[in-house]
Amino acid sequence: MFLSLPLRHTAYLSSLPFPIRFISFTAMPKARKNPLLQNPGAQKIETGSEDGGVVPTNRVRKRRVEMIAKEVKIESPDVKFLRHPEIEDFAHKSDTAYSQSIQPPANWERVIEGIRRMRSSEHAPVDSIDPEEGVASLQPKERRFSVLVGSLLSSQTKGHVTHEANQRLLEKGLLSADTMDKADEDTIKSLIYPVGFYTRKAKHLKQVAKICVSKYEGDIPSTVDELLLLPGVGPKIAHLVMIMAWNKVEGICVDTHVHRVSNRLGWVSQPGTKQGTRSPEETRISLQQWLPKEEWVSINLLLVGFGQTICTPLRPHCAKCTVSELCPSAFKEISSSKKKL
DNA sequence: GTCCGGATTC
DNA sequence: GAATCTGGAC
Repeated sequence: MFLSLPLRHTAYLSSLPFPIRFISFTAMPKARKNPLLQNPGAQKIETGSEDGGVVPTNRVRKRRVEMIAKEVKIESPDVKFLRHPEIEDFAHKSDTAYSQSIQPPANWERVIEGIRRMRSSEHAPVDSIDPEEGVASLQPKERRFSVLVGSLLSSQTKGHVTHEANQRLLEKGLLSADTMDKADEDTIKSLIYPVGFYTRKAKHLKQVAKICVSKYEGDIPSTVDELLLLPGVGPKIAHLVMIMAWNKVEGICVDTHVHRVSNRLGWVSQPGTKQGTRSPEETRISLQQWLPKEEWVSINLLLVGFGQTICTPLRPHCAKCTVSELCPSAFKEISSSKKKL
């Protein structure tokens, strides 16, 4: 018997006589293989939530799997942890760092308070979009589906463009898994134009709708792990949908703004080093290790708006920033040629 | 790493 | 002309 445990709070147990081979840490990028897909006979077992959403050590993971195995009467399970090569090193260092204790960065509360004040005085593009507009009349199932659709459309796309595309889908009655499943792909494509990557997204929307109809009775998946199995859904979208659609906080929604700003502030690092994180996923793990869970939802909008208006990718407006004295990166990016972080 | 992608900004 | 837009798949 072969057991494995993904990063988050779900363990999968094969009911088949042969071992399941899959990569654990389904919340990590690219590690998307899941026994529920590879082995239709696999059994899914909930193990409860992680402690504060931090990365548990392998020892903790192994104990959980063994406890589950005992409950379902499997003697001496062979517990292995297979990691995606890309995150092997990072995950190992994360485990080590977690077993020590992560100290929050100095003055982080003052920084958040300062950013909050800047955000209330200066309007950001993200503030002018009401994701609930027009969908309030929808049934819960359709409202959740529309959240998923809107999130899928949002990548590399301005907020208002995403919003308008979603409104067009709403007018055509396509914001339900059932109708989206039946809709013509070219129709969807023309309705969502000009959102970024519209050809791929139209294809993904059709595929997602079909999965929602066939496996979730027209609803959307309710766990991070299962959301990650949907085509076009990665970590950023999965965590956003968990918060917006299910009102559950299982992780921080880290997009390009949260990633960039967190690194400039020196809030995140590769475990055991002073180097910044290399991907939004690394940033998510690093942030979750010290940021109190009460802040996990609000930090996204806070840093997105801040990143759109002041802490911009190119030529950040450090002179207008009231927390520049607390920022290790303030005034350090040369406006001419080479970019630093 | 490259591709998807038109609109917008500098 | 280059970079970016609340990324993800290959």
